[in-house]
Amino acid sequence: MLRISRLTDYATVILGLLAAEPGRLHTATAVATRTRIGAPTASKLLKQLHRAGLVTSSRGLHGGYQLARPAHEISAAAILDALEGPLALTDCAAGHGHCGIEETCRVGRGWQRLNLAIRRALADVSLAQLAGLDAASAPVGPRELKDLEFKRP
Amino acid sequence: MLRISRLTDYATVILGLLAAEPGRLHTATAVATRTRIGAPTASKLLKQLHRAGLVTSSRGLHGGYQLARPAHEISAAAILDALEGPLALTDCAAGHGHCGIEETCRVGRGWQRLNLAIRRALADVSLAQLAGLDAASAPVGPRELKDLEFKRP
DNA sequence: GCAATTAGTACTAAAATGGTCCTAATCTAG
DNA sequence: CTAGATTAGGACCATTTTAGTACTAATTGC
Repeated sequence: MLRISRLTDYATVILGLLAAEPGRLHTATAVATRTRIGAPTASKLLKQLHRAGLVTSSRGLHGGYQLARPAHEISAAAILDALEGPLALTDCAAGHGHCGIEETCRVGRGWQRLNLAIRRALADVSLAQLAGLDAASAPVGPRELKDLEFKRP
Repeated sequence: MLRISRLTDYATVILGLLAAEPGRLHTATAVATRTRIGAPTASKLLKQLHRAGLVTSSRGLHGGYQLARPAHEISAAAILDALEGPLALTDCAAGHGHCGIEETCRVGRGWQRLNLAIRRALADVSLAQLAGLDAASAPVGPRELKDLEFKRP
């Protein structure tokens, strides 16, 4: 149910690495080897993150990438937006509006509320929390963990 | 960002229709014409919903489909699970466990927390609310609506 | 028995995804 | 000022996923 793309996942891994060692420049190849992501792919992702303003870059010899802001000022929503664009849960919510019948749109309204709830959840989590760097992110307790066990059909 | 599949969307439309007229049998073709979904597709979706236990069916002449439970006892999470399976936000969360490096898994933990938050949101919304049939579902206010306007890049 | 209806499965076309490669631009060190 | 390292951008291809269709079997009521 409801997956993010693998590239987005990779991107958070990369950002997590940058967040763990802030203030330093990391070359694309260094990031690739340390994360075990393919070099061209890592490079492509870093470019995308740069275009989205989440990392800054320096070209030339001894160049590299770096977080543009502190890790606790980057939200999961910002990462998702950077990689996958501001797409909505449903086609309908993206604003075309030629659904079939009234029922469709009733449901559409409902999806939009859910969409909003999910957006809030994503906006409330920072990269620092995602990467486990923030002291304020309490470790996940057993109560929560039990819900996380998904069994494949 | 973060889309559900179109078929899942269709399925909610279909369920919304069934929820609007409970206690009656609806044939697959009737559902298809009223929702303007292709007949084979609607039929396929109804079969899936039946297999998942969300609707009951009667075969033969004058047969059809019907909600298995009242609309307020069917959660959005149940619908998602029925159509897309209990897949997680990330591959990593599905339990294979051979991610690249430690950072990966740190991030993985973070995604799982988000996953849980999203699951809660989905479990808290019923089909009745999705379809706008429940009196308890307050209309979406202007404050919330403004966040819903996504512009395409 | 016949007609309407669901059940199951297999197949095909189209689209998104993930990944690679190539070329240009830019910077630093010597 | 030149050479090497490095990012920037875009084109391209292979694979997988998604969506839709078609066909056949099973079931029920009249």
